[in-house]
Amino acid sequence: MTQKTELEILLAVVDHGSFSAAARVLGYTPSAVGKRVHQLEQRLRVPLLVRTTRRMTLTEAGQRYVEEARDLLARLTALEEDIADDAASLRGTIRLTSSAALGRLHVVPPVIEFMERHPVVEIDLLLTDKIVDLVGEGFDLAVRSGTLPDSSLVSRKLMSNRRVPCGAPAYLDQHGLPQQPEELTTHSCLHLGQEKRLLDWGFTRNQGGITRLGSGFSCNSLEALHAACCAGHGIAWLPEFLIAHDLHKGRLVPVLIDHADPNAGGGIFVLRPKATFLPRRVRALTDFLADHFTDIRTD
Amino acid sequence: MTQKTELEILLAVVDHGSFSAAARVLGYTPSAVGKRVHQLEQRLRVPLLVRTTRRMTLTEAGQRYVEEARDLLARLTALEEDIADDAASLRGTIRLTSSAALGRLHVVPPVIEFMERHPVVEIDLLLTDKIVDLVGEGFDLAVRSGTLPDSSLVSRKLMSNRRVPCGAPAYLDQHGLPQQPEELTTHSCLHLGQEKRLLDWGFTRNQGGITRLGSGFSCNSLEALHAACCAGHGIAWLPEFLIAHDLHKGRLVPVLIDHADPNAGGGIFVLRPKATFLPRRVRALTDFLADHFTDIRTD
DNA sequence: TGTCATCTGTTCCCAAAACTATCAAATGTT
DNA sequence: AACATTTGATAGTTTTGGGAACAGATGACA
Repeated sequence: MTQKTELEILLAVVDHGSFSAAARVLGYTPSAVGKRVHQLEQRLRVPLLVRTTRRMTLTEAGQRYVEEARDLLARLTALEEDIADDAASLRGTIRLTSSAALGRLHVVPPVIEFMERHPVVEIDLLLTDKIVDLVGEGFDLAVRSGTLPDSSLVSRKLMSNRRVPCGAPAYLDQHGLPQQPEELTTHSCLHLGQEKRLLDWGFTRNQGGITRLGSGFSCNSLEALHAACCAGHGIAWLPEFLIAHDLHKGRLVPVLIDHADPNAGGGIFVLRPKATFLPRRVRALTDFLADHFTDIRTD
Repeated sequence: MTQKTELEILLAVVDHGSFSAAARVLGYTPSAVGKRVHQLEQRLRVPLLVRTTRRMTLTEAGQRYVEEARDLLARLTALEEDIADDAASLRGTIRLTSSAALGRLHVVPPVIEFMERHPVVEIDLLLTDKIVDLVGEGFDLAVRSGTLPDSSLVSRKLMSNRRVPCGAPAYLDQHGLPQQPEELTTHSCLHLGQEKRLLDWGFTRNQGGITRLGSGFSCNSLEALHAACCAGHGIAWLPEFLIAHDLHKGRLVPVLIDHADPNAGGGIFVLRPKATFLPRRVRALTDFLADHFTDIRTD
C-alpha cells in the first residue's frame, strides 16, 4: 500500500506532535502531510487541529475523532492481517486420493466447492480403485468406502456405506424376483473382485454361509458393475452412493432387502497418515468434507 | 482514503451481486470497480471473490472480511457523520459581554481556549463596565460579578466573588494598619462608584452601619482603583479575582479580614436571556466556562 | 440437444486526476 | 533576532478511471 490513509497520517501527526515529525516518520514531506490533513478536514468540514508553527492542539472534534477512529482503524488492520495470515497458513497443495466412482460422484463436487472457497489451496486428486500407500506416495488424504482400514491411518467416518442388492426391472421381469438369498445361486450375479459367496454380500439370514453366488460378470470396477446391472445383465450388490438416483428413478430395483444387513458395506471414511503433522489446509478440507457429505441419500 | 474506499466498493459488489451492478450504483465503470477489488485482493494477498462472468462467490476469507469489516466501516462513517453534524450544529457566532477587568483576566483566556477547541464557532466579545441589555442588544451571554442580577436572565454561578479590603505595604506602613472598620473613616479610601459607606464594603461587625468611608479616590473602573491601590494611594475593597496575584506576591496586603464578610461580593455569574432558544454552541461555552473558572485563587 | 444472442468480467492503452516534492514565504517561539 | 515549523504555489510523477476489444457463461429458442 503505497498510499497511506488520511486517518493513518492524522494519527501519526497527533502521536508525534507535529507535521514535520510525522512526515519524517512516514517518509513524506511536511507539506504532503499538511495537505492530507487538510483534505480530511475539508471532507469532514471540521477543523481537527489548531496549528501554530510551534504548537499543535486537537480540537474537540479532532480529539473525539482520533480517539474513536484510532480504535476502529486498529481493528480493521488487525482484521486484514489476520485474514492475510489465515490465507497464508492455508496456502499449499493437498494431495488427495479416492476410489473412482465414489470420487467422481461425491468427492469431486465438494472439493470443487472447497476450492472456490479457498482459492489459495491447490488440490491434487487421484481417482483410482487401487489402494494407494498414503505415506509412501505422499498423500495427505484419502476418501474410501468399505470396512475400516489399517490402523496406521487416522480415520474419520463421513457416513455409513449402505449397499443394496439390486437389479434392473427388465432383468427381474425376465428371471423373477428372488425371495431367499439362496436363490441367488441360480441367478446371474455381478460381483466385485473376490466377493463370490452369499456371505460376502452381507446377508443376515443365509444358513449355509458359504453358498456361492450365481455365476455372472465379475469385475474390479464398481462402475462397470453398475453399468452392467443397469443394462439388465444381472443382480449386483451396489453401494447406495452409486445408485441412489437409479433407485429413485426406478432404473434399478432393490432385492432381498429384508435379508440384507444394511451395515455390511462398512462406511465411507476420510483417512490420513497417523504420524505426519496435520497442516491447516488439510484439516480444513477434512472438516469441509465431513460437513458436505451428508446428503447422498436425498439426491 | 484508500482503505475505506476499497472496502466500500467491495461491499457494494457483494451487496449488488456483480461488478457491473455495483459500478452502476456507485457511479463508476465496471473496470474501475474490478480494479479496486483486485487491488484490495493484492494488498491482502488473498482472493476474496471467485468470479465467473455470471456468478460471483465469496471466498471463505472474503466472507469473513466482509462480515467483520462492514461493521467497522459503518461505525467509522457514522463517527465521521456524527462529528461533522456536531460541528455543523455548533457553527455560528456567540455574542458575549463581560466587565472589563473580569473579562480581560478570566474570560478571555478560557474563551480563547474554547475557540481553539471549537474553531467553527466565532466569538464576539464586548468588554465594558456598563451594564448592557442582553436581549435588546442581541447578546447570548454575559459574565458578571456582583450580587444576583435581575430575573429576566438565567444565571449560573461560576464561583463566589470574594472581595477583600487591602492596601499597598508602602501606604500601610505610612498610615498604619486599621484594626476596626471605623478607623477607615480616617483613611484614604478608594471606592467604586456609590460605595461610600462602611456597610457597602460588607463589614460584619461595624456598629453604626452608615459610617462614611474616608475620603479618597472614587472611580467607576475597578482597574483604575486597583492601580491606585497598588501605587499606595489608599485602601480599596477589591475582588479577589483581580488581586490574587498581588496578594501572593505581597504587593497588596489584606486589611480587617476578621471584620469582612467573605460573601459580601456576591458571585461571578454567566447570564443569558431567559426566553430565547439556547443554541448548542452557547450551552457548550457556558459549560466550558463553568469547568475552567475554578482556579482563580490558585494562580 | 445444440446453437446463438446477450450479458458480464477482464485486459489493455490512454487521458485525466491526484499526489508528492521542491522551494519560497510567512509566522510563531525561544 | 534566530530557528523551526507551517503554508502556499508550481512542477513532475504516480496513480486512477474510462473506453474498447476480448473471453466466458448463461439462457432462450429451435
